[in-house]
Amino acid sequence: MKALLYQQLTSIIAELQYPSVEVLFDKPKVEAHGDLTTNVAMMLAKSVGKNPRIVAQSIVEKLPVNDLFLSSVEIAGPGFINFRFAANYVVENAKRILLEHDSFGKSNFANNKRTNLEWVSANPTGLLHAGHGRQVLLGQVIGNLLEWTGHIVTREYYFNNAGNQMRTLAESIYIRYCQELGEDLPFLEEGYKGEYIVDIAKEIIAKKGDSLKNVGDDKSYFQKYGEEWCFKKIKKTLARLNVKHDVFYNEDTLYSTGKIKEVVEEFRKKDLVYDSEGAVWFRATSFGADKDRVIVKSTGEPTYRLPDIAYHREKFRRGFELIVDIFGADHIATIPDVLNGVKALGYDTDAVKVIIHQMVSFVNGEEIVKMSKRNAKTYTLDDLIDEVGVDAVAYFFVMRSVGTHLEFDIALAKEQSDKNPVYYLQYAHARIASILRHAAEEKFAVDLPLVMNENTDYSLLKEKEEIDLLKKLLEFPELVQNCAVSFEPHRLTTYLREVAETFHRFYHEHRVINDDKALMQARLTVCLMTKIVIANGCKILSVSCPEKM
RNA sequence: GAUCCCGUAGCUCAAUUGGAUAGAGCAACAGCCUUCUAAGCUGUAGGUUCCGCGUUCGAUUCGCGGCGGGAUCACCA
Repeated sequence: MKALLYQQLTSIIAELQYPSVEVLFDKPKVEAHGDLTTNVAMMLAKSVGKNPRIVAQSIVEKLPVNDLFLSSVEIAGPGFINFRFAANYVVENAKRILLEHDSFGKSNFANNKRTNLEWVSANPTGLLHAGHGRQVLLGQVIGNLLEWTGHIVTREYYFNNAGNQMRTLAESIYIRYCQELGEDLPFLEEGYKGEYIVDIAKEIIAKKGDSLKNVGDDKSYFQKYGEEWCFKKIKKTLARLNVKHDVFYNEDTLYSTGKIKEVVEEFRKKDLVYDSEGAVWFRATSFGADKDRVIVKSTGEPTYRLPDIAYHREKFRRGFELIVDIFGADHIATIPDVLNGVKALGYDTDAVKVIIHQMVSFVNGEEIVKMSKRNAKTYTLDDLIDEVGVDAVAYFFVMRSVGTHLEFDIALAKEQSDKNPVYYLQYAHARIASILRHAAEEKFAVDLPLVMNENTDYSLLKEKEEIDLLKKLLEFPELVQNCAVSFEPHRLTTYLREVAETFHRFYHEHRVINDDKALMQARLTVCLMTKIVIANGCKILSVSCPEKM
C-alpha cells in the first residue's frame, strides 16, 4: 500500500520542482494521525526555504481524495502529512492474503543471498542447560526469518571434540566409572560434576563391566563414548524444539586440512604475529585492543581464537555472502579478535553479523532459580521443556529484545491462563478455528479454495474493527522483513499479540455467524485471513497453532 | 581499572530505529456471558523515560560526563 503512495508523492515533488528527497513513511502511534505519515515537508522546508506546513499544503493539493484510495489527507503538527486509506482500498489489498496464504509474508527481499547461520555450537561435554534456550530459539527464529526474506540459509553447528575439555570429560567419566565399581577415588577438582556423568559411567559398566578399569592413560573409549552420548542428547533436545542443523562442522577438520597452519603462516608474512615466551602472539593491540593475545600456546596447541579465525575464513571461502553468528554475552571478549583476524586475511567483515544476547535468569514466581554449570543439579533445557512445554519455551525466549537481560518466569510460562502471552495468541487461533467449524456445519465456505470460488462481497466490510484488523494483517510482510534485517525476532511476538488483540476486539463487537448470509461470508473471510497471518507468524516462531483449546 | 550490554508505570517489558499525547501484560479497582471458545472484551488508576550537559524544528532513541545493575577481561572454550 505504501508503494503507490510513494510513487505519487515522488512525482508530485518532482512536478513542484522541489529537490528530490527519499519519501519515508511511518505508522503513527496515535490513531487520530491516520494510517501513514510522512515528514517530507519538513525535510524539504530547509532547502526550499519555506514553512513546512506551506510545503505540505502544496503537496497535499495535488493528491486525490476519494473512496478508492485515500479517504483523507491532512496536514498536522509541525508539518506532518497524514494519510488514511479508504476502506475499499484496504479490503482490495487484503485479498492477497488469501492468494498467498502459506506464503503471505514471504519475499525474496535478499535475492537468494547465501547465508550461514551458526548457533548453539555447544561442545559435546554435557547437556544443554536451560539458559541455552535463549540462543537455541533465537537462532531458530532468526533462521526462519532469513528464509522468509529470501536468504538461502545453511544452519550450522560448530563443535570441538578435542583438547582439554574432552580430556576432562574422559577423566570425569572414568572416575565415576571406577567409583560405581566400588573404588574410592577422589573426583577431579575441575571435572564435570553433573549427574549425567554418572549415567554415562553406568551405561559403560552395563556394556563393558569392569574391563576398562586398568586402561592406564588411554581414556579414548570414555572420551568417545561420552562425546557420542552428549551429542545424542543435545540433538534430541534440539529436535524437541524443531531445531535442525544442516551442517555439524568439526573444528578438527581445520587442523587435519592444514587450515590452521595456513593462517599462522599468513599472519607471519603480514607481521601480525610474533614469538614470545615460547608462544605465538597476535598483535591485537594494533587493532585497538588493550593487549596482544596468544594464538598458539607454548605447548604448540592453538587457543580457541586461531581456529575461530580459520573457521570464519572458511565460511567466506565456502561462498557465503552473509555470515551470522549468535553468541551469549559471555563470549563477548572473543569477537573483536576473531573479526580483526579475518579482516587481516583480507575479508570484508561487514558481511559478518554477530548477534550477542544477554544472559537469562530464571524465576519461579518469587523464587530465584539458581543454575550452575558445574553443579550436580543442573537445570537442563529438557527439564524446562518438560515443565512448561515446547510452545511456551519457544515464545518466552524470543519475546524480549536480545540486548536486555531476560527474566524467564517458569511459573508464568507454565500457567494455562490469561496471564500467559502464548495462550493469548493461541486462543485467538483456536477461536477462529471454532467459528470456522460452526460455519462449515452450515455449509459455508471456510476452506481456502472454496472461499476463493465464492462470490464474496467484500464491500460489506466497513465496520471500523473489520478494517482495523485487515490493516493490521497487511502489515505482516513488511514486519517480517524488518525483523529479519534488524535481527529482532521479538518484534514478531509483539506484532502477533497485537493481531490477536485486534481480532478479539472484532470478535467481541461483531458476530460472524449471523442471519445475513452475505455479510457472514465476508466476515468468515476476515477470520480466515487472520488465521493465516497468525499461523504464518507462529510458524516463524516455531510455536504451534491449536485448532482447539 | 578496561571493554560491551542494560537502566522506561509497583513488577516483566514495548516504543515502527530521530517524530506528534511514551504503550502492553501482570498486579489493583469497576463493569460485560440464555447467542460464534469469558484462556475474551470495556473502563479507571499508575511516568521528571536514572541524573546533568550538548546536537536540532523535534531526543526514551544520537554524543559527552556522572550514577546504578549485568557480562567479560587465561598460554579454558
